[in-house]
Amino acid sequence: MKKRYLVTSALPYANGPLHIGHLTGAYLPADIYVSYLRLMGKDVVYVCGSDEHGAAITIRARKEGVTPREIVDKYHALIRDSFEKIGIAFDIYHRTSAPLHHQTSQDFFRKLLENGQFDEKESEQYFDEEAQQFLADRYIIGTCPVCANPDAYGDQCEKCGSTLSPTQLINPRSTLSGSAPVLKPTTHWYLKLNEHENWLREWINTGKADGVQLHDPAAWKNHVVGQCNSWLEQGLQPRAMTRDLDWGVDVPPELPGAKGKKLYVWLDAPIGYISATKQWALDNHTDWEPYWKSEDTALVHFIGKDNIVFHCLIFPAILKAHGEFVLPVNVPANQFMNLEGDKISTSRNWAVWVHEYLEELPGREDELRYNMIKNMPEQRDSEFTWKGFQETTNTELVGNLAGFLHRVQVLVHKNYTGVVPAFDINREFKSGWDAEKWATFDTEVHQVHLKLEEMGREIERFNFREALRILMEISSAGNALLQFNEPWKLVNDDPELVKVVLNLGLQYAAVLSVAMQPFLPFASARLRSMLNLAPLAEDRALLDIHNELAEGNPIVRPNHALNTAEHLFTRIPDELIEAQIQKLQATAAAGPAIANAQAPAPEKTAMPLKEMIQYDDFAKLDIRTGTILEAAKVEKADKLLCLTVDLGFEKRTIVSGIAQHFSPEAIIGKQVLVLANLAPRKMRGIESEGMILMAEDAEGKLGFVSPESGWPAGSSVS
RNA sequence: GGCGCGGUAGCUCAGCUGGUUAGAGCGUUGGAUUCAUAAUCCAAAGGUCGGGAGUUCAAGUCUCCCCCGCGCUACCA
Repeated sequence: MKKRYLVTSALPYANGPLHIGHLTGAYLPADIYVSYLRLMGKDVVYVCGSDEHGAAITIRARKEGVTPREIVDKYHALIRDSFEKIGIAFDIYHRTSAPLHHQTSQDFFRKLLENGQFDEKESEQYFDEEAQQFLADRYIIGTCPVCANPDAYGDQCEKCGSTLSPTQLINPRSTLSGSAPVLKPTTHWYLKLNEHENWLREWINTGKADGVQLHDPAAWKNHVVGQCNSWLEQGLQPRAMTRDLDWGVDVPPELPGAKGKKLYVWLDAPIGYISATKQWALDNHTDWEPYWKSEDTALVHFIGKDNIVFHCLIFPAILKAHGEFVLPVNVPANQFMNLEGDKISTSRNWAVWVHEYLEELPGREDELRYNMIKNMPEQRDSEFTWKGFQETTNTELVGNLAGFLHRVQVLVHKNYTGVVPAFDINREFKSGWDAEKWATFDTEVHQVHLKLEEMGREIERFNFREALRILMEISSAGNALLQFNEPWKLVNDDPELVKVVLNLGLQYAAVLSVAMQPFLPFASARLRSMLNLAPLAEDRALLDIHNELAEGNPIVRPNHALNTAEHLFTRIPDELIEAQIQKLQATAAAGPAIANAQAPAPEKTAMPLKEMIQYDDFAKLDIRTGTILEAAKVEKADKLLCLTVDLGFEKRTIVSGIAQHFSPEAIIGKQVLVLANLAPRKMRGIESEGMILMAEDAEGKLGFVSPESGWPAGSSVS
């Protein structure tokens, strides 16, 4: 057992609101884990903050005609507010635009440089000559080579999700000026990731680094280890840690060539965990360093699966390269949550936004949390449906949990004027855990204790769904206890039985008020108040209960007076659910403009005209008519067809990236236009001797450009 | 195309290093009960564990092939 814990949740990117996928992926599991540790009296710090740098934010700012600062301020506030209202209890929610973070990141960068971790390398990057600046990947838009979406970004196509590099884009254009960018050399600092490959491989697979056992690899999730190994297999490459950008953390200015360069967001974001911890320590007049640099600290990163490689390979490499920092003991990445059968998508506005949920279903924070936990994508992608949300809320939270708590309190109010009854410790009654068995107060308390321990073990293993299920077993046992012993029938005939049963029922309620806190913090507080118990202090409450239960002691003492009982949860009516489903369908149909009401509708982007050329430029092209004689799929390539084209005077082999648009059989005999004097180029081992000219529509569909049918092959085109 | 992770009851998911009649919650059906918000409790039905072959005394659990989903990655002149 480690002495202290530092827990992080992925920094949300401050250019949009939070949705349920974020919540269930990286924030709820961490929040449960942390709450539990606090209740067990552990030394734990839970940090997070907004990730406020990077090109996507500056682009958004340009689009909306505001400054990047205004964008991040807006979303930082919105996100922080959503977290707070849904009960995610960070020790600090920081932001990467804070001066402390800039300074921390720069110091980190200097240290890496000092340790010889960087290579300076020159590369060709797109440069906008009108705007006189290098273009970040995100600043370049072009046609996606995968799905032909005409508005793919230089790093990613949002339509098909492919990861791209700017040079892969067809017809790249700058979002700054609309002009076609040119390649120009620029210098960047590259982290020598390749030199870290070997120890990372050992560390991931055995948990050992430098011969020291740091964690148990069997405790890591399959998909996490699997994806890391998938990367390690392919070999790690040096990775640029700086960018030509104007919004971010400056490369330490004393370095030659630092001008105009910023740290790569993916470098500065995880360092945000460190600066957040520093700020927390300042605020609390304590030392941050033990939480990052001491062997007996357990560092745990909660993230979504899209972040695995960064948190399991690149950031650990950075931490180790620095030399003073601990490595994470686990990175319990979750998979993705789907919504009503489809992927959650910001651009298609297929999402449930947390801030909207909070407004539209006020007071139902825990209902959402419960469903998010119950359907948490721990081992595979999972599914959220509004119908399922309603069903589990009404049956499990309202029926089972709130039902039990209410009936036990009502019975105590009715029979003992709301005062916890004293009872005979030796009195036997029917066990709520097994209808066949007789029990005493002690044996039943022991059962609950076992359940609590079981629940804790599951939380420590990041099995939050299972932990939640065990929590609910306590409630079910409470219901069964009442059911089997029927106190409402026996108040007069067997008052001693009723006393012990209702007392025990109240003990269950008290235990639940603590044990449910990590999952259902709002309901926990409401229940504590109904039971007239003090609000839960920061720490130890669960540990104390463990100790009491281990001794067979009651949690609430006889003669303790309860407050008024109310329903802990209320049913969700059909109308509410139907309204949400309709809203989802409607906004999705309306497109992204609604989710971001302030954002202007995206202007229709006609492909901007390229730079003016002279006739001579055109005359260089030798375009001929041709006929496709043969066509076949290229082995081991999804998008390539290998064509034999008859140009009349000769036959050419041409490789063309149209396999996803046309089947080989369908295009044999097709008349086409061929760029015949293009320098040959090898693709997938086949020499391509020309290029087929294709037309492309707004949707990215491709079509052949053909002469009139029957036109002789080899004719020139001008 | 390569790599990784998944494919288990109507639905959502557990099943660790192979070992008795494959589990849970919800849903369904039948019964009990009425203190409790159309609540609760009990019971039952329901699965050839994606398909096929193999290893083994024994496979959901190991090996190989194939199919499907998700993710990463290559090919795009």
